[in-house]
Amino acid sequence: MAEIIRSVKGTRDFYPDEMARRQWLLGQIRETSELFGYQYYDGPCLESIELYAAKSGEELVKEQSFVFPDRSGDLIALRPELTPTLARMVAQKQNELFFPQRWWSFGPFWRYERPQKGRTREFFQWNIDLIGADSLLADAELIALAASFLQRVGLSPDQVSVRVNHRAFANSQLMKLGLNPDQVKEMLRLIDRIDKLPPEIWKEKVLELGIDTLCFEQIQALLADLSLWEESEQLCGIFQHVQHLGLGEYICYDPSITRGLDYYTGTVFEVHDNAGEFRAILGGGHYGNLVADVGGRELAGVGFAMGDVVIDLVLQKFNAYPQELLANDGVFVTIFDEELHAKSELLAAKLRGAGLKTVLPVEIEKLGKQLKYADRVNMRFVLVLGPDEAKAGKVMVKDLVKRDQTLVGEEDLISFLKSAGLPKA
RNA sequence: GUGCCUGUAGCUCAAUGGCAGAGUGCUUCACUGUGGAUGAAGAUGUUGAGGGAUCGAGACCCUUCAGGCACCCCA
Repeated sequence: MAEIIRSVKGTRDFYPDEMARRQWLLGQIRETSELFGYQYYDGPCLESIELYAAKSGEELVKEQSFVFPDRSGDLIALRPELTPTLARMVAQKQNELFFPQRWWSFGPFWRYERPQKGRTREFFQWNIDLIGADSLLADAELIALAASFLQRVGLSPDQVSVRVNHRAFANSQLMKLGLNPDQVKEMLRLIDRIDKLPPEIWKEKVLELGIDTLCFEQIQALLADLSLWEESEQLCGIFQHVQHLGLGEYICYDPSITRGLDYYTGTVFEVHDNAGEFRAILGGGHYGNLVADVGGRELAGVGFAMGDVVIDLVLQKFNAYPQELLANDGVFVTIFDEELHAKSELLAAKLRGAGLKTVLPVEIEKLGKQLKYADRVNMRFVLVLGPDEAKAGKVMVKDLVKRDQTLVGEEDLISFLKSAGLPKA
């Protein structure tokens, strides 16, 4: 046998089981987004490299994007993120759009990275943005929306939380300690990495910025002070609004959240599992100027992105996927023999006509085998139409879940099946 | 891109440098009008791939591919 050609590194195959989970997740995302009045949109998967050169510029495009020349030689990138596309789409229609706009999207993205747990080269991402709003209420809405999603999929505040910080607030705290703007910027990046580096190494890197020991200790004190947020008018406001929206249990202040992306200027937040087992589930924040880099006028907004990979791991870990994903909701019409074959086909057609999920064998096998197959493909009912039933004008309806069977008259069959809850919504 | 760990049946894993195995799953039968259970029988491998040292390699060495973990970066 020839060797099976391997799939591309970092990509995933979605067999029916995985596809069912993906579809369920998309459903939760759609329902959450629409519940808050957000509209579905999408951009192209292919973008000119210049779109990213303007903004993301850094490592994301240079090192981590799939880039290739098209037949005319132009450099094309498989989109590594959606924000630049969003910025372009908004800038193109800036004069005709009214604000704020509430938009959400779900689609594939590609990053040329080393695959590991929670990270693949091809992944799906939920993007959601409130564009053209520059208020605490906007920030609070997105945080509440994230929390609402967590609640909807059945993740509790004990398991996951939205960790919130504020860039400008963190900046001002560091400025107060006498750091210059360059040091502040570098310091925020280091704070972001504090959990990943051993304490000695981390201290070493801080001191390399030209920060003295006294100042280092003051920074440590800031990071240890979990009620520091009370000094921030913005954070106080956001926490209060999210509280009013009924989702306060999910949020907390976390001074180590700073976000790597430069365009965040205000509130920043990430969702993590509380045990710290997985990487960030979702991340986002407030940006002061979305569209300037692609040629538009200044426009603020707030948004976040969630990849499908980590949330899938978390949902599996906490058994949050519903059992009904593998629900038994179909009808299997057995074929007794050649003679009764046509009768079974007529019955199947009738059931399909009534909107019931109906499977008919494509080979006539022993009844035991047909039953076993019906069981394995998660059918709910098996219909047996043998000589006895045919003579009596009835059908034997076998319930694979309840493990019993009932003789039902042909004319009552559809109402019988529907009263048992078929078809599923 | 950097460092470390791991690749044996579809899956989970055994096997002092000396005949490649178990569990599970799969197929068939016991069961010629009834699924999961039980019992019996059966099939399945270039030990990820390529090279090397050795009388002899699944094991040791080199290369490569894939996966995992940490860094980098980020969803």
